[in-house]
Amino acid sequence: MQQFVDRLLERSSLDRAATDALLAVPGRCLQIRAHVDIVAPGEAPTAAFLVLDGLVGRFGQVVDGRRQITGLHIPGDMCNLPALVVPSGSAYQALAASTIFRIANRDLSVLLRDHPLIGVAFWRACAVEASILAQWLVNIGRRNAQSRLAHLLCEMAVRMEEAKLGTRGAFTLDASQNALGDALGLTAVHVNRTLRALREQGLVAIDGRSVHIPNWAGLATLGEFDETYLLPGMRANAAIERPWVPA
Amino acid sequence: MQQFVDRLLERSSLDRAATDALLAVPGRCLQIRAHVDIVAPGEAPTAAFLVLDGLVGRFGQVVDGRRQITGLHIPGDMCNLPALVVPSGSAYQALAASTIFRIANRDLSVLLRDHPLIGVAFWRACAVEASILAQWLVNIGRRNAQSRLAHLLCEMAVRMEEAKLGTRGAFTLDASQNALGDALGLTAVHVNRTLRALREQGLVAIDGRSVHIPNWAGLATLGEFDETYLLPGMRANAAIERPWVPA
DNA sequence: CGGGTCATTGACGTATGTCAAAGGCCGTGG
DNA sequence: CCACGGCCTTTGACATACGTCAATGACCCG
Repeated sequence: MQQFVDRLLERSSLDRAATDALLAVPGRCLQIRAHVDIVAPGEAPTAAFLVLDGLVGRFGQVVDGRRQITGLHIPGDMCNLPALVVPSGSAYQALAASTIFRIANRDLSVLLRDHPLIGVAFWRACAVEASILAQWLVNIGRRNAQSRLAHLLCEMAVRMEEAKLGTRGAFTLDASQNALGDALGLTAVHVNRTLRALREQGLVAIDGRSVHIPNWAGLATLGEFDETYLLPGMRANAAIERPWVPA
Repeated sequence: MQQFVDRLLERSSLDRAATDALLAVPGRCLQIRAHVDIVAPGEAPTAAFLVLDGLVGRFGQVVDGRRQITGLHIPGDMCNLPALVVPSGSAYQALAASTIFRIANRDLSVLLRDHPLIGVAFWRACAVEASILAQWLVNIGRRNAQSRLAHLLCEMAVRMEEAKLGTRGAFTLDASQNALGDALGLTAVHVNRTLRALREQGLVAIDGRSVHIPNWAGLATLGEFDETYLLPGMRANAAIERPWVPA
């Protein structure tokens, strides 16, 4: 839980009571194998969950069974937060063997009632998620396969780095090529070919699940990647940009 | 302003003081012509704005100048709300001649400070927007042109109906085929061909800017449209689903 | 040992993009 | 008031990025 709270504190100010309450929130640890749904499509959401280890994807599906991944969550990310304010939810699946910490919505609700600052922090977390979603939309809607892949790799690189799970030059991404295709609106075989093309240009080297980016500038240029939307190191800018904080 | 408050009340409970404060919030009316940016790409957001008339699009762009529309806002929609909690914002453009009511972020902030219920209502509005975004992502990522168009038309139909600006069988959508292409990740000419195909199947009839849907069931089936994600008539379900409300 | 997921590669098909041209409509300026 | 230019729609011929189908081998977990 500490990891998640630290992440929250990067972007929002919380008083001591709020962080203590968060750290003490009740919940259960669960081990989930790859490919099993954590929240099934259409299921009414009753809990949020924190990713402790592994990789989980938020997804939607179309009638013929194909899936579109609409979000990738790495350790330290809280999933299903929007379900606190909206009755309909998303489906989630573990893309690799993962362990999660499940927190019932009603337990989170009492936190929100007692600590208004937590509400703002959660709202902000949802806004960042939406910002990522919008980027994915322009990525899928308007870029070709190479740029799409490059953009996604850049995004995951800076998110992993910010989560202190690696550096942008070397990190591990626990997703199969099939999963990457589902995230990019591509086929697994086309992901494979595209990956090869990137490798042949010396932009990325993938060995198993570990990603190396020897030429960050090249990859970022190809993917037209501008990390601003991820709000990196927002705390540092706090004196300049002053988002709303309740009195 | 009344229209927006009514919309908010559909989904959230606000006390009398909060609605009065919202109705009295200061702002300026602006007339915007088609194709002019309301918020330019990269511009730091300093205000939210309510659409009073017309149609405005949220968008991102890629280097070669092509655009991807990431949100369509009809009269009664409040734009740029996430910018209240997050420093980076989106770009917005009027897709048709529009009139908007611009509200400075700092004026909105004092509302949030004085009325916690408004914060929850805004958070919820952002969550619905994100939910739409996720749907668009699966739409663009995994469906062909006909299904995409059908889905978008269905979505706008129920949103227009809910805003009391028409019925799902007949409403007016002030977007050019070019704009539709930008929203769907398609070319204007392919939108044209796809529209013709839908017309020949008797699913839609578009005359100028007015859309008729003679076969709703057929169009919804083709677009695999399930309106749950738009939270229609959520107030009616309030007794069953109980999203969080501060004490 | 055996079934499943995963990566890789080839041949081939197709949905969608690109380029080009024409006409209608509308706002704008002369 | 008229003429001009620009935006919008429509259509055709052609190009291509990506999907589909298929087969192989490696690896892992049970």
